[in-house]
Amino acid sequence: MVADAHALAPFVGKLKLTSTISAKSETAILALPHTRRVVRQGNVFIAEGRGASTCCFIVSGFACRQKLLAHGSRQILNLYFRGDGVDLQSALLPWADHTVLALTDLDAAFVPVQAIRELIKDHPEVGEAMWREALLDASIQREWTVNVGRRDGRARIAHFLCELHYRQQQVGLGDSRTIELPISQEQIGDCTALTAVHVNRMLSSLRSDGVLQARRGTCSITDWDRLRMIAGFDTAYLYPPLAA
Amino acid sequence: MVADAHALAPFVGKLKLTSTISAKSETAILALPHTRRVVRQGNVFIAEGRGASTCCFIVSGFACRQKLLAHGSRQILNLYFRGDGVDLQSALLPWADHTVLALTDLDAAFVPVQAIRELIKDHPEVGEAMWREALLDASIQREWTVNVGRRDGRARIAHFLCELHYRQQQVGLGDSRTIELPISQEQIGDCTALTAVHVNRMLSSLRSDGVLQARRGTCSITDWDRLRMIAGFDTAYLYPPLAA
DNA sequence: CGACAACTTGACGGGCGTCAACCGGAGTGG
DNA sequence: CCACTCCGGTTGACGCCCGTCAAGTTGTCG
Repeated sequence: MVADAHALAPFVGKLKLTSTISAKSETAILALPHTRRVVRQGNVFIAEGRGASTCCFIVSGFACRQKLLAHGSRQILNLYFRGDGVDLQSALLPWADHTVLALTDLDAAFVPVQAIRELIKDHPEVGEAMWREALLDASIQREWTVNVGRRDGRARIAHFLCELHYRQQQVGLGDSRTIELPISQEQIGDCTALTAVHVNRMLSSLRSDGVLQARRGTCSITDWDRLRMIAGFDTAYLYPPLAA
Repeated sequence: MVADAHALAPFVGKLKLTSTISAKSETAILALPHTRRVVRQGNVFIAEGRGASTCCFIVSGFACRQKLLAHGSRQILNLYFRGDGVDLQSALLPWADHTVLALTDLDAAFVPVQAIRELIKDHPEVGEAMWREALLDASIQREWTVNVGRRDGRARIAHFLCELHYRQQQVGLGDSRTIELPISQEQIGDCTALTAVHVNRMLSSLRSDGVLQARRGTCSITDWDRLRMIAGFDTAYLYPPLAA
């Protein structure tokens, strides 16, 4: 993994995908006070029901939002990686409705909420970009609702992989036919509301159809058109930059 | 239905539930240029893939966001009613990732996107309140993902009803034991990712357990504690006002 | 009173969950 | 270098929740 010169640079890069960021705004973001540290795999760094005094910006590694139910089952709500600002919402809401935890070791920058609020106040352009980012996050959440609600197991996993590939391409992870997937089949199941066993069956099915190959930590797509068709994948909800 | 003196008053009321709105800001919101009109049941007023030049604020009636899949099935993503500002996101995103349609006849105010953008610019406090509103919407979306992903049919419908009741209470719809539910069982199914037949069975089950009664257009809850327990309902994700 | 939509109920089947056994690679300790 | 352990992946058997199909009932509106 490349050691980034600046821990907030990937985040700025992400914002620029959907918003215009002036040089002045960029400087202001990079000037945010922050501490950069490693979060160990399995660590919860935002806990459901509690407020947060810092926001987190991921440089490398994987994190997820999740909710646990009384019965013991869990639903993963989204995955986050390089460039993602996790829980900017902490700046505006009094507590978190969900948990955020590290799925792998994480290299991340933590910024005090107060500094974010001041940044937004002094640079409305940045506030708008962050707001837009939150709307994109919500759009992804809607698609996940559709995914678990209305697609069968096979299509569900295919769609999950398509989205992941697209989002990783945007921030320079994986390559044109590879997805970084450093999570277990059980965790894929918690993303797609399936059991680990059924995830395994569906992955086998996709594999034997020659659509993909899965190794530890990565997934190679061998037939993109097929996968997209199985998934019914359309990038519109990810708001691809018009000037691409 | 009460004829509101001002079409945007319910929206201001909704904002005040989670944000502090100064008298000056309130005046500015109410001064927004708008046209008030009735949208007929079944009308699509925001179409997937297209941009919108106006935002919609509901005074009375029910609307929903939805997505259609290639196979023909649909997922309803959220319901909207009195006080809800539908698709403020149109002000920040170039197109809609979903469709919004009227489930009943709607009394609503339409405000030009441009006017919203100017309002936000001149009154950052309002921008923040709207941003917070968007975050709350996203929180609800997460819970819907959990609902269709991890609860069985009975709990799913129970949770759907609990949320609806809570949100309606907040804006003065229904009463302490009544939910306004002017939608068909098929539409409830599209909200909960079930078929109309199964919705019917689960409602029957809840009815025969003495938890609720359902009539055309309304639903009476006869045993709230029971329903909440079946649903595993916790209001935290709806961010109840602290000063209640 | 006829038409139509929505609700209701029953029979049947399939997708996915559950349980359980086995395999395979990575790390650990002797 | 080889046992041992452990976690995750793999595969099969079986069962249930919910989808599907179909028929019948109710309610509303003309």
